[in-house]
Amino acid sequence: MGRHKVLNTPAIRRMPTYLHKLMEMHAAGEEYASTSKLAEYIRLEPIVVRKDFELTGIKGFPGVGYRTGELIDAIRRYLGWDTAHRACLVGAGSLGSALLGFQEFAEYGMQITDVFDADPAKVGTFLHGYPVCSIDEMEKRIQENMPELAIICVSKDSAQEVVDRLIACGIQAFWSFANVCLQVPQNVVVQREIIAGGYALLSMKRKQHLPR
Amino acid sequence: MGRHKVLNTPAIRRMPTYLHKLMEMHAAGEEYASTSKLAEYIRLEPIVVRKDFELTGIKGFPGVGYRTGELIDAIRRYLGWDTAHRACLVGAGSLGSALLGFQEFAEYGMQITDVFDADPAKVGTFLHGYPVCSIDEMEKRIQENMPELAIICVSKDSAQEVVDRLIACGIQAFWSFANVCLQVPQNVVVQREIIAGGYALLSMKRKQHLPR
DNA sequence: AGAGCTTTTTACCAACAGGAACAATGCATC
DNA sequence: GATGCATTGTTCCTGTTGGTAAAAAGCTCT
Repeated sequence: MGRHKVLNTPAIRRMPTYLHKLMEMHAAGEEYASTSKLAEYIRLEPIVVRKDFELTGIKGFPGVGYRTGELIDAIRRYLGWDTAHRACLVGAGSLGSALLGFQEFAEYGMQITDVFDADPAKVGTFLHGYPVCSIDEMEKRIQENMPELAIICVSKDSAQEVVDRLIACGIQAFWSFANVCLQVPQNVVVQREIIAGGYALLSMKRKQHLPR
Repeated sequence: MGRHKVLNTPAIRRMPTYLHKLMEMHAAGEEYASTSKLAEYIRLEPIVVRKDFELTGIKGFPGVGYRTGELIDAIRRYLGWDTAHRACLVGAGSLGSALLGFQEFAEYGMQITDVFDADPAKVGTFLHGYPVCSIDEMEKRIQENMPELAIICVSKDSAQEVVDRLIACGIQAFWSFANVCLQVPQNVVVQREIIAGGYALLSMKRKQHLPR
């Protein structure tokens, strides 16, 4: 894998799903959650869910399940989502707009400090309540607000340049939706989302399971 | 895993990345591609890339690499992207708009037949050239155009209902961006995208690699 | 109180993905 | 033509992940 290998990657990817469902259950007043029920909902083996929960260090109650509230806290702590993280978003296109519209991010402890775009027509407008700033002010505003990470929603052609500028500002973590592999120094962490990857999987699922 | 287990999942997820880069190289006139160069760009081990390519059944040339054109065809064939696939998209919000804007999908053999939305204000407008239809016409238009799959970009609250209706129309494959686990019968394939999963991974990468 | 059911816990196992080592191949250069 | 370099192909190994089985724990209902 890349330079930043992470253990239990599949489990970590599943965590937000657990978290979301658990928060729904918690809000509905359900005090306990069992891995069997959760597994049935998410459609995987109960043991997998149990092992995932074990990673967070929480203990369950045999015959009953896990305390919903405690479990939520444990997952959040495990992911580091129990403290707020400041992020800026670059590229106020439809994808950027979609991300800003996710209410879940607030639940996950993410706090948007700035939204930047290069298009003068967009600068000054608001997106889901966030003011869009010119990318020319990027360096200045980042020094003021000091976000810990940047969400990259610009086109693949400008992504590398934008990232270089952000690295120069001291940003060391990137969540990129651009269709390029960003070249960054050792100390910088990148998570690249490959939208088409999911479609590739769907195509293969269809190929393997429909014609039987 | 779910009911539709697929072998070589990680490799399949990487395929679109190879494909995209290779098409760039091909367009630039590069006739051969070596796994070492590709691996360096994508930042993984060359052997992984070679093994991935092996899955597609292609043969390379020692000392030179793989023929770019052949490799592109092989990957496309492997994913089933060498033939066109019709898809409809439900939910013309910012996320739906972002997806419709991906030119890559055309490259990947996806062809959008219809775009549906429940909001009367959106019906009749155009999104990246696609006319937005009322969700009331969904059943009728799907019977006419017979898409093979549906892309779900509606809110998590209406996703299940929309999917139920689509299944009744005969759709057997879903690519869902809604934050719920869809409950579907055995013969229906679902690929669920979990946006927050990537952020969870980024959080853990930061946790593990920054404070060393 | 006791039987039965559900669930966690623990230990163990199987399968897969990632990676190392080495042989084989073919181009380029001298 | 021979040597060196870059790359693929092959074999084997290791660590991770997913999954099984059995034991322990606790609730519920009779």
